[in-house]
Amino acid sequence: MLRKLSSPSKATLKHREIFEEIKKKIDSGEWEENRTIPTERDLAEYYYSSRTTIRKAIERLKQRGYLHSVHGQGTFVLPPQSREKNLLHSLTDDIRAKGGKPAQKIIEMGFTQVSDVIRKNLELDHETHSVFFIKRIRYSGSVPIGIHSSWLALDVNTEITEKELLDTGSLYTLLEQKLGLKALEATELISARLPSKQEQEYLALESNEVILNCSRVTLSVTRKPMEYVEMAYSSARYLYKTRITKDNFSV
Amino acid sequence: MLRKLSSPSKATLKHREIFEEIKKKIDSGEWEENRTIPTERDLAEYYYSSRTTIRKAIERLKQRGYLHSVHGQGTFVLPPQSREKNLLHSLTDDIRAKGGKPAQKIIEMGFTQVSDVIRKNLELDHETHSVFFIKRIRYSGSVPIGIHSSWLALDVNTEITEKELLDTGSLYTLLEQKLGLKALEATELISARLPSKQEQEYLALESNEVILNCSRVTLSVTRKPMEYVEMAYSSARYLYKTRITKDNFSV
DNA sequence: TAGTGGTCTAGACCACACC
DNA sequence: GTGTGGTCTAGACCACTAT
Repeated sequence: MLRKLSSPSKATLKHREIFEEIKKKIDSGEWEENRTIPTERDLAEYYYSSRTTIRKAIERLKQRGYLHSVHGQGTFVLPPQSREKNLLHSLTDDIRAKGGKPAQKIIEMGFTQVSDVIRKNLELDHETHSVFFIKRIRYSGSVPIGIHSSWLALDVNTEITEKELLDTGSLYTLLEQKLGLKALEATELISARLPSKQEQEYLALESNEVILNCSRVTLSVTRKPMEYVEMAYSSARYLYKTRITKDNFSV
Repeated sequence: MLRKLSSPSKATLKHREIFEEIKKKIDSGEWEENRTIPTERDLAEYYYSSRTTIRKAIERLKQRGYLHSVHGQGTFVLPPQSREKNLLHSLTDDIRAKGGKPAQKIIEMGFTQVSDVIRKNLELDHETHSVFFIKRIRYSGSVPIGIHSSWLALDVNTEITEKELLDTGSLYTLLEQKLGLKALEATELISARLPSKQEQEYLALESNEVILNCSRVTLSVTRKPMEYVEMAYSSARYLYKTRITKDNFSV
């Protein structure tokens, strides 16, 4: 089952294709954990490509905790618990991964005045006076997990409707599909604090629960801030998990 | 001022050298922000190297928020606030970066019984009954920031002394210098909770402050868990900051 | 000694941006 | 067009791990 070469157009990148195929073999269990995968030279031959391209695909899988190379020995499949993403967190995906059913209730939605905090975080000029605001409660099934307040640097003509958001489920998916806004990177600040009265109510907090607060500025592929979001989570129902890697260079 | 070639021994990797030199030019301001750096082809010629090697160095600097490339235009220097590390957080460095003087007080230190939580996190076998435990309060100047409780998978013969830790300042530096234990990656779980009586005392917490709790399992370069640490921070004096990037592939 | 991953080269062609 | 970064190749040599 040798790979056929795809046309050299932009649609499919070779290292990306190979990345996906290897990932599939690991996810499916065809390549078992703690065992070596074929050598880089063999893979290059198998996929009609060069070692450089194979190495690029493998490099990605290492970053994601799928593989691990030992000089002189080979490249090993890591156990599933290593496979953490430190990509942009999506609560929708998080809840699904834990077997829950993501749901949400929209509390508020529409254009609103720009405050100083928002202007600073979204790097707005002084001509911009309104941003799109969405406040919603996120649930896993019927259990409230957190409150998300998003401010989006949208043009005043481009409205998002409640129906669209509820149908799509994920705000990022909607922004990408409808407006072509793709997230590139984000900076997150995580802190802890006591809940407000409103938060206690919305999240049905027990008396000993506090708020895990995460505020994020998301940059689009053009490196303009596209979103500022404050996420207030119930400390008992949400954990922030992240995987930190030292890359090959800093060793 | 062309670069002389270093010997092809292991001591200096070419792309690493180039990475450092470019980083230096950006840090020093010689290459100004929002302006382009020389083209990859020019850099390759300048450093007597190939484009591939230059690209590897630039890739690293992009991951760290130093540079940003636009297809067809060039590679730009990003403003300093983009330059966040999502490497292993070192509180010593964090405090220094904010102009504080890192200090610490050791509360407890020595070998201790292995509990179930520790056994699980450090993946210890049933023959291992003791681990090295360090509990210390971390300060910026005289202000307490957090309490660190570390459990280290050390051999019973390899003791760490209080003096060594205080002299070195950073536990990671000490582990690397004394025992050759190098950290490769870590998984962190961040949560929020109310403080215990002891924490209130140690951290001199105000009544409205809570605890930002971070627990981390650190893997060494051999991918064995080398450390489990619980970090309890004053919510008013510590923020957890992280930068999340989508790499080129997932766009 | 044979086989592995790690580094590096010199070149090719493509896609994109600016003139 | 010309010049830029993005992808890919085919090969070389090195360093490490087994046997």
